[in-house]
Amino acid sequence: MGRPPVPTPVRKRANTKQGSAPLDRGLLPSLLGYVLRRTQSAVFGDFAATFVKAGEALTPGEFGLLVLVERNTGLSQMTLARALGIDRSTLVPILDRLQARGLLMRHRSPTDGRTHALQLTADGEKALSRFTRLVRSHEKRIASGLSSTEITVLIALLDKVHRSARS
Amino acid sequence: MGRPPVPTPVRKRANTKQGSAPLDRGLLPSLLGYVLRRTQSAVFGDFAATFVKAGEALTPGEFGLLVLVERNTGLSQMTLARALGIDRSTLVPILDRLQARGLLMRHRSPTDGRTHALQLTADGEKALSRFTRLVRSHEKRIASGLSSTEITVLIALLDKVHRSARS
DNA sequence: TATTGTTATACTCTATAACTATA
DNA sequence: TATAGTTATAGAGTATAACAATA
Repeated sequence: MGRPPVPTPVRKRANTKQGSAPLDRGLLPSLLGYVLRRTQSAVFGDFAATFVKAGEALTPGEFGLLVLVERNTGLSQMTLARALGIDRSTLVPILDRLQARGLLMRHRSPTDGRTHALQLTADGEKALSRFTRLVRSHEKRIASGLSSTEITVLIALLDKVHRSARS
Repeated sequence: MGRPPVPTPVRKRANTKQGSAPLDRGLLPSLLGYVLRRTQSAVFGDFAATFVKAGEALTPGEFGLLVLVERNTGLSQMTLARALGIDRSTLVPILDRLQARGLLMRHRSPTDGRTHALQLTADGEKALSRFTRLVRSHEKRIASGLSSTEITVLIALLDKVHRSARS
């Protein structure tokens, strides 16, 4: 039920020998897409580590979903799937898991029998404020090398890229 | 063999009705991690669309792998896995697929019987130059809203975040 | 003993297609 | 007919554990 199923244990395989010089990455480090992907991956790792260290289990995607449900109580699964940019069938097992953890509920809409109105449970609300505190400390760490101006610039530039992508 | 198995057909489900106002995303748009993830996702979509439109099939990860093999001919699977930041067991089916497409080869190292020396085939080399042209046009599009100075700044800021992540 | 590659297995994310209930 | 949610299914990415070959 409300038992955190640890998304990725972050345990390591016995440390291998390794060493040697770093590989030649060619043009990769000059490609925006590559740098973006690599950074995203490191940030994901930091997010996971932050939650594991706090004894919580949550992915960035789950956090975003919970925020969306909290801020738009009663929304339908289709609406949520569209907002997340995923197929409605993809959303089903994700909601199943969150519901099994007691964080959110589905209940029939009285106005449209086809839809499920989604909302956080009381436990879900409480959990989300704990999660939000953890996300803030995670954010602080990943942005620790940047001034507040740089953070603003970075977010603005990323948004421009976001809008240009998808020809 | 050398037949591109289209990674994600990018076909769409019959357009649903939708409409309505955009959802409230709360604090999400001010979180670097969220903006990063959303941008990464859009860039991934643009990459996929670029390749599908050209009748090619490749993911950003596969492109990075091929570049690494080309620039470091003869490297072992362990070395490659480390460079990609994935487990050696994860790499096996990825190489199987690329090998089945005739893009790369594994052959026994004469100096260490445990390792496989990796290298691109002649077809792999040719394919990689086609892929590189496509990647450049994709890069041009996603960065089309940015000046060259902004691109440089963006990459530098992302690298700073990359280094700060993983507490 | 340690390392490399492989296999078996398991989870999650992602999708399409088809089904049911509702509109 | 069209839409919402679910289920069945499939493929890719990720991992751990255990095994065989080699060092």
